[in-house]
Amino acid sequence: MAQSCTKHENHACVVCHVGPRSVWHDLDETASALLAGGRRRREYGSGEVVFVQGEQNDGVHCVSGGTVGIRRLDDNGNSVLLELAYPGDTIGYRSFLTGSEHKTSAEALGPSVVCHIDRAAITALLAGNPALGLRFLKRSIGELEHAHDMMFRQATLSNRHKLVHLLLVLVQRHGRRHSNGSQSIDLPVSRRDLASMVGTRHETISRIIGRLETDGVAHFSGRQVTIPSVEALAGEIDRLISA
Amino acid sequence: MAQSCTKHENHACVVCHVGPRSVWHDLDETASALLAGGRRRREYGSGEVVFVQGEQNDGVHCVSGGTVGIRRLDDNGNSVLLELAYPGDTIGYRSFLTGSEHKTSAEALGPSVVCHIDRAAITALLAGNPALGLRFLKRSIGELEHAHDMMFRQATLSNRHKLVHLLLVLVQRHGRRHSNGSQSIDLPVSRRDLASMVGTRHETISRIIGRLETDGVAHFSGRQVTIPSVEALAGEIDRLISA
DNA sequence: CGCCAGGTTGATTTCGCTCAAGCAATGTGG
DNA sequence: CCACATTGCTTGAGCGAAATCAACCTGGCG
Repeated sequence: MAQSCTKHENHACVVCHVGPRSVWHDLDETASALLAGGRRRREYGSGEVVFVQGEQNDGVHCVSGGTVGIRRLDDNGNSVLLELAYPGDTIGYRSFLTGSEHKTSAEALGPSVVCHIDRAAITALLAGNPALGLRFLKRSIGELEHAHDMMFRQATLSNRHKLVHLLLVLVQRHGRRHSNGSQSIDLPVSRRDLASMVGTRHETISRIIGRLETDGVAHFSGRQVTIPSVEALAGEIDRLISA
Repeated sequence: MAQSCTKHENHACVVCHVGPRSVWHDLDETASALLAGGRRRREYGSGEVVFVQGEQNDGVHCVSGGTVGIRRLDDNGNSVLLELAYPGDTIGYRSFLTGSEHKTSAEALGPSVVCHIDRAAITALLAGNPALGLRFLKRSIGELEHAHDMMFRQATLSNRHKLVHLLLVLVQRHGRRHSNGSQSIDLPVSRRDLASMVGTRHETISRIIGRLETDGVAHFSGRQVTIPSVEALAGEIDRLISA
């Protein structure tokens, strides 16, 4: 579990520097100084927007606490939550590196802390640290693998299986283990967003949730989900793979 | 349109060096020599595999002629065609850079020419040319944007609209303009693969094709597609966006 | 208190999946 | 050259799933 830095408000954000997920860890002194100078920390309330699709890029952001949703919109009001970013993740780096406007929006899905690193600082950092570019490359490749997995699932799994898979992913990051072996999640997203992630309508998500309830594999109450046996839930998908 | 290098069989592959799509263009002399030494050209017949999912990576490949399909498989025999690679595209670089086994398979979708660049050569090239890493980064980012677009469409468009969109993409690269304004495509893929790209079953693709025929917006005959008016076809999707 | 956003539920229709049959093109071995 | 299998595609019937449209509920919140 990555550490939030809400306890270090007065200090430099540790997560962005040393978090193993972060591209910024393990920089030399001059680079660290450069980073410290160009970074500005800010707290976001639930629903607050970090950057907006279409807006011109003005540097990158690094999540240091909370959860940030990356969303794509179209002119018809359709909204798809493409991915979730957690402490240590750098976001908005794609439009920075390609010098284009933001292709997605980012918003805090709960109280969050996000640092902004300005254009000049990163440009200087990249010029002085070739390794930094490679780390961005690895991160980008990781996201690409993730997207390919997603595309594959979208094409092969049923809606129910896709929702189950999503729950299994969320439980890893947001799950609280209970004494009796069950786990609970505080969903960071609305039903509509769940629906967009599964690729269906929110009414359908409601109904699938109903079926999961009657099957006893998950219990939903608002954004609270309790899963009696994560193994049983995972079995729904593994069965497909091993069958 | 990118040039195939089938006419330069005895020479070094030009596309890989100077193609604007290629990450290898515009290298200095020593780098070019390094590249020339580590590269081996090979022709592939239709259906021949370039590399196989699960196999250990042994360098990268650069498409220099034809079309190569990037495919993901699972244990149940499900197959999804994730993307198409064209002359100038470098493939298999992700597993190379992350030092892992191939996460996808690549196969020639028609007579193709693909160069292989061995491990040692790229490692040396990357070490000596920081710019090369950045080019891989940009390419990776481009693929990621593409994957996000795909995810968005999968979640918002109907199967018919997804197929129409796919046809519009294919016509750009494979289309032959006819004198009366219509365009023809030689589809590089089977109906099953079309289905996997749209995220549905091949029977459904057959039926959608039937409807496109009766609506007169496209005519299918085997892998030959004729589109009387690409604009009319594009209108099916634009209507959604502007509506 | 009324309003509103988010969520659930219901009724209806459309759509897509499954299973199954049929068909054309291709290849193969006798 | 033919019988035969194979592969890729199409078509049909039946059924289950999901989209749509609509009503309604619930918990904030001005």
